[in-house]
Amino acid sequence: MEENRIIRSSEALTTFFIPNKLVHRDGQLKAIRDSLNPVIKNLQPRNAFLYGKPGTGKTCMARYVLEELRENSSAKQCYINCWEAPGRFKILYSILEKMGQTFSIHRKGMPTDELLDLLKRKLQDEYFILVLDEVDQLEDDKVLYDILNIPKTALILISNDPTSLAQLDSRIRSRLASADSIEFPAYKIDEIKDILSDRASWALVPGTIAKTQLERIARVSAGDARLAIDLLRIVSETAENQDVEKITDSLIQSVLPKAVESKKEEKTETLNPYQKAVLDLLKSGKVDSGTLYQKLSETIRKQNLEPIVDRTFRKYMDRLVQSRLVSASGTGRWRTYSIAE
DNA sequence: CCTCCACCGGAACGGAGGGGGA
DNA sequence: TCCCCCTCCGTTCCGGTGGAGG
Repeated sequence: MEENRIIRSSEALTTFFIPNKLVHRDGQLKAIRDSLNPVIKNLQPRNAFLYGKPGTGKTCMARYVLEELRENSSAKQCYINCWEAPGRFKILYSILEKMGQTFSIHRKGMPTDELLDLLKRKLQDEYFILVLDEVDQLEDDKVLYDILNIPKTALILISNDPTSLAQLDSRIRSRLASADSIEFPAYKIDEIKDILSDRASWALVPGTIAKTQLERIARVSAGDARLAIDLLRIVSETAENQDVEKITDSLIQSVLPKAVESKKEEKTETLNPYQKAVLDLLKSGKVDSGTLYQKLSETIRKQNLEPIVDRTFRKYMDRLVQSRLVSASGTGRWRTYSIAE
């Protein structure tokens, strides 16, 4: 078994890695601590809403504070990603599962309300911090109401969309009106560079990557720290596989554009042919819904695809917007679509 | 003010596919 | 293995909406 020459610890190049210090997020860190730290003194913690573009440290920061709290208080805590568990049943089920509840859910189909009772009983009278990540992907917001009604509980809601709270049911919105809103602006290139150099110091053998090379990666990441770290991972792994002693400029030169491209493709490869055709059609600029459907029908004929009805087209568009590949402007019938960003 | 038109989106349905239990 | 149930998906149906044009 040969020793790695570039990568010392690959774990530090993943999104699961929680660094033991967070770079350029002091304000946000203090704000989240202020919301939650009352539990240390056995006081009610406040709800918080973290919003900002992808890769701005929302998730990382929430997990960091949870970790910190685990050491300083006995409060129970749980992290759920709503994209993985979008419904009421699934969320409650995941919470129980992550808190160590073992039960056979399939037996006679357990009603959702029973899950809620189970959770209340499990929490007893203890404080509970629940992080709901990607809360804009939530399908049924009633579950928020359920959880807000559990005493001694605080929610940390995370979203890319600053208006997520405003879209909730009015009863839930009023309960969350007092939540602390914490904005996560995109990182500047220098800040990304600092984050990368911190990660590199954990993950890479010292001296294998130069400051100017980190800066180069930072520049193409457009303020998205997750993308930047991912690019650093791809570059490092390539260097490792090529069995070189250090990362060279020419390696970066050849790998970086391909890596950025493959990251973009990753997002679109789960799409069906119709949605890919829609993305293609939107490349020439924004189009209103009606003409887009007509153009798509034409493409379908040319490519000998099975025709789809207009309702199906609208469902496909919903999903494209939901996954943020396409942005929609205008409401109802006067909506136009364009490529996101 | 009324009707038409084009599009919106919820509800329900049926077929396909997956997973667990007998 | 078969069977049942659940979930997912595209489709059908249809009431709603608001500008255009009489």
